[in-house]
Amino acid sequence: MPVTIYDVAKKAGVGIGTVSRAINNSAQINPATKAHVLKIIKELHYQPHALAQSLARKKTFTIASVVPFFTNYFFVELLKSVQAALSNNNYDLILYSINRMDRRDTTLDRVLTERRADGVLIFSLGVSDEYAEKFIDSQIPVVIVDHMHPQIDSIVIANREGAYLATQHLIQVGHEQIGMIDGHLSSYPAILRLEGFKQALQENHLTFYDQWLEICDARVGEHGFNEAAGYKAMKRLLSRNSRLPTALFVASDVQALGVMRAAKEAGLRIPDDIALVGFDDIELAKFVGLSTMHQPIAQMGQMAVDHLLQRIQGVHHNGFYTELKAKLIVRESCGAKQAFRVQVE
Amino acid sequence: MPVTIYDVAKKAGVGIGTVSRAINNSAQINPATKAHVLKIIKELHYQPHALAQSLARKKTFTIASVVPFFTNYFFVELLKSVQAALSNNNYDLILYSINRMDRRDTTLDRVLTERRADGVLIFSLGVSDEYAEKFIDSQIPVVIVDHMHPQIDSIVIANREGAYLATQHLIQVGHEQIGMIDGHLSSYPAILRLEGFKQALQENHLTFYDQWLEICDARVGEHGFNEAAGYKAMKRLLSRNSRLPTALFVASDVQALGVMRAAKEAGLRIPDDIALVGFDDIELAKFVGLSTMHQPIAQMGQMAVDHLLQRIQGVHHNGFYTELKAKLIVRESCGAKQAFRVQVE
DNA sequence: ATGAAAGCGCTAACAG
DNA sequence: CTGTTAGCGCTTTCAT
Repeated sequence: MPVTIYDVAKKAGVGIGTVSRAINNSAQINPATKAHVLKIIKELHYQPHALAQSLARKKTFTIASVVPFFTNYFFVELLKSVQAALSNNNYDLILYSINRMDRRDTTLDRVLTERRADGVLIFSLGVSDEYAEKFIDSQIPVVIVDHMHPQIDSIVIANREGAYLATQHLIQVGHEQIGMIDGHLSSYPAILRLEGFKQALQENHLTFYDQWLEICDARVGEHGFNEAAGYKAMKRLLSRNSRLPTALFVASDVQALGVMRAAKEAGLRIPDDIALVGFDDIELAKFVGLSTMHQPIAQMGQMAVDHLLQRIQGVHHNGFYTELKAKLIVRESCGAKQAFRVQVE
Repeated sequence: MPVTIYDVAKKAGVGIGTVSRAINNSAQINPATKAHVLKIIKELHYQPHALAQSLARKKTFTIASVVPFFTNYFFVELLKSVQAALSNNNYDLILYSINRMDRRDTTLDRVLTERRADGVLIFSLGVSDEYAEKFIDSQIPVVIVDHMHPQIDSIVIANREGAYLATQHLIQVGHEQIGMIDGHLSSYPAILRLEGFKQALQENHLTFYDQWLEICDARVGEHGFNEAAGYKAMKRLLSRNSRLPTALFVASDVQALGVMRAAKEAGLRIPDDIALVGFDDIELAKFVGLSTMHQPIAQMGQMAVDHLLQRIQGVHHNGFYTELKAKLIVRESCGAKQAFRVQVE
């Protein structure tokens, strides 16, 4: 039987209110009695019961996060920064992971309904208008990360711009025949990255060839953002084109890894036969010399938490929507160094 | 103001007890009234308050997990399987991530004390006797994963045996001069893998050369299990040896990636100049053709959850300790195929 | 089968 | 400043 506030009160010879005041360093307590109570607390190894506190305070000091799968580098890094930021503010993190997309609504309902948390972080998940409504009704602060909804505070990477920049770089380096490997278009970033890609081509008066665009198969919940999908997509690209592009913008680094594997198998050299730019800047991008768009993931997590905590404290920016810029990292796979060398000579 | 059980009771014209019985499909309720109450519940969009339920039931349907960092592939995969298993059993997961090792005890105390959870999963963390004691006293079921304590139920990978097998393979393939790159010895698996390595050498009457053992620097909380540490360790190995080993057992795949990068920079070819076997079988091991020890991570997560849930239900195996076997996956980096080819010819 | 009442452990308003 | 009391929202006897 764990020790309760009553045990402490009795042993300290005070009322439970006083004990409560001692714990919550209330100003309304005599320093002497407070010290005494605290001493008894130590002796008894008393620890407040978080759930009881939450119930009485109507405040849980817990944030719920809804994450699809989270096997992926991006989520992990994000979760890590979120966890760090939360823990700095003495908030706990409860994880609702969505393994099957058909359970998404069930999970959202649960989050909405259980009221275990003071706020909700939704990662990379599209929220239907119906659920946006529900969240707004419920009054519980929500921020969506890596996706957006007009009615809900959202933080995203500037995907369109990032893709534009990546493609732009390929063009600057001298490429004119550029293809793209994208994630499945059920993914919001995949859509935007394709848009950015097309925009860059267009602005440079290059034509977009449909047969040079490969969309990865969407395995459950992952939108094709994995190595195997990239590999398969590249295989397809190779088999259905007699004339290949000289460069490829790949929507994510893990996919780019798959693309590299397929290219290698086909005897294609990177960047000589085919140049590559990825997106994400995972740790291994450096390892394989992959040029890519670096995303400020940690900053995104930190910002999401900051903003959510603000909202919980009642600060309400209307229609909060932030885009974080991705930054080009030039390594070997885009052939840039080679190209620059030519310029210099 | 959210709707409570009282609102439902009033509107349904019953007592709150009956409503409660309806929700918890108690047998002690007339099917007709139950149906009626359920209908009202639908109408009112009533949802039970999880915290209040937990407080009254003295049961939270939540598991606390204590994870160091979790940036690493191993944890992510593990957490994923844990999350899946938990969610199948309608348990929630609350995450206590340890970013700074000096906060470890604080975190454990919090877990112990807040009583938010019915059980605790501790990952890859050594538990001091003091805390083992505390956990046992607290009566709260705990299982340690990827580490062990004699007093606490533990599930680990058979690290010593895995390392032994990996080294054994290198030997079978013809290597006699074998070195090792290990994680920092503050890590339990790092210690065991070194032991297994030494044992294999010894049983084959090969000598262990101290200058061919590199221990990675332990950056905070990671025990050197990352790409950069592997890279640096390999650099050191190369710089301080004039005569190199012909093969290396590397304690983890991510480190092996770093080793490969350093080897490549030094103009060493794998496996021709130096053969490699890793440990973990991360997704990228396949990509780079790294031979490695595959760990049944998902199975480990599932088993941890199963066991913890059993304990929560009161089943108590005394001194539960399980080792899951790692399995050798032969790819290119160990030079095995080549060696086999030679044998065949 | 069902309503009333007594907690679960704590906070906060209310008197003093 | 401090003790008492009334909730927080629900489960669970205990009568009926």
